[in-house]
Amino acid sequence: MELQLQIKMNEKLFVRNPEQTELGRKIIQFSIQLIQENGFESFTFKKLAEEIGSTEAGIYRYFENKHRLLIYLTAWYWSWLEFRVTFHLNNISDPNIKLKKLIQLLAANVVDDDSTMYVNESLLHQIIIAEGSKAYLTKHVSEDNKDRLFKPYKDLCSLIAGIILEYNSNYTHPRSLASTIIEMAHLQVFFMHNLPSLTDFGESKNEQLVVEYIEDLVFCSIRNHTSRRD
Amino acid sequence: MELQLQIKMNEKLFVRNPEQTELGRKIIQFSIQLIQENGFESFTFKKLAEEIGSTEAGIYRYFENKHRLLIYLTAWYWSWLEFRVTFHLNNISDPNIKLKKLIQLLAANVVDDDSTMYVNESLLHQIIIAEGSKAYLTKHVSEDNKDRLFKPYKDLCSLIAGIILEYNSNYTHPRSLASTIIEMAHLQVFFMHNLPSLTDFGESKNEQLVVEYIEDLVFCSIRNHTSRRD
DNA sequence: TTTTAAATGATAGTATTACTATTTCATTTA
DNA sequence: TAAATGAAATAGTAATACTATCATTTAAAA
Repeated sequence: MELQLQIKMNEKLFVRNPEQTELGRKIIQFSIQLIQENGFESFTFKKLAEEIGSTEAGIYRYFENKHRLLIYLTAWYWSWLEFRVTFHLNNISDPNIKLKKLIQLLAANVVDDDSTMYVNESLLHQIIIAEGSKAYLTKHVSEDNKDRLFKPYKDLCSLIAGIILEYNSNYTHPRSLASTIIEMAHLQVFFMHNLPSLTDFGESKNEQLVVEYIEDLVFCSIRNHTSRRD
Repeated sequence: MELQLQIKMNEKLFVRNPEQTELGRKIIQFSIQLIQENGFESFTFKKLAEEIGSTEAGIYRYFENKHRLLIYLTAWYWSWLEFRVTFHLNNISDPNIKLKKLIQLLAANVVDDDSTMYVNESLLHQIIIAEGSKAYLTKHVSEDNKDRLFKPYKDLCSLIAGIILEYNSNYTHPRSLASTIIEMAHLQVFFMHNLPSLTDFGESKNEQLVVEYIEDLVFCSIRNHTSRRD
């Protein structure tokens, strides 16, 4: 059985839907490659066009600018991850196991899963770690948010918050804890590789240690939690 | 008594020390204002020069490029914050109180403290929240790190990690928890104001709720912690 | 099969950004 | 008073971030 995963993307994320044409798919494929290799700052539509064998103007027919393309990629990633999480958590009732699987899915390295041929999920995961927060750290977050560009991120966050409440319905900050889990799963991996003294994982470069740290943080917090204030 | 706080900055952060000349201090003062107002992306040396009444080339004599200026500002902020933390925690022995004061200093709004006339600490704090992570989220983190540009951040992290161990010497991830506290103190505030559904603080826009969340997270975690794994 | 529309490619052009080189002017020091 | 040093202005260049036009290819509809 070979299934093709199609993620329905918000229309406002693009000028023309890149999934529907050969050039569009190439834009996604090669932008992931280029951003991962050289970073978002040095990434330009000119370089991308050269890589693809198209023109700058050609790329602009699909995306308003490179920042919109980054938002598209992050939105795609969060949608894909939510699907993955839902899939892996299917039929599991124990919220304890759910949360552990979830943290694993967030912090562990991603293997390109061939569910889409033009998206390399492993590279995309690395982009999210290093560039993901630049999607919302702008002066126009609020407008972008009104256009629902961050909906996939918020949906994933809600999903996680729900599981936290399943585990302990008295927990007072399910959504903040959910966004903390997501962000820390990425940031601690980034720190481990690039600014290791900000972590306790030294030079081990082992994502599994990040998983353990976050599990520890999360479970200590929600296990011992009652609604009282101390 | 009127004291002038002078922070000794790493020489590699600048081309010429901005603290020592009138133009240099204006660069710091007005870059903080401009970045806070319009965001780091739209900030250029040209605009800054116009604001100051100098020229683009004049700014380049102080800073290699705008990213270096951002690193300078963040380094200054972390140094200032470490001083502030050390000052406020002086003579307190109870690590419980220390941690609470610390979280308060990190997440609560900053009031411009007039310790330096050309740095508006309140605006700078807002810059750190929205732009701070862009200082290290680059392809050249590792080289910048070798030049010790992030030392002030790492020093603050160490300081916090030390207090965590004072509280509970069995805690296994003091440094990761320290960087988590720092980052979340900022990110949850950013989310609260711009993507509120990622938090539990809704439209309250009250930094004190972020303080409570982080306190809760931290103390639950280090209070109940023994070195065993579950 | 023809018609028509959509998508692409090629070319050119503009405004802004990021940065450099050169010269001028002022100040210090010998 | 001359030489050396440093600050600032001027004038550039190369790259970036776009936009516009038009010819051509490709795909869908009649």
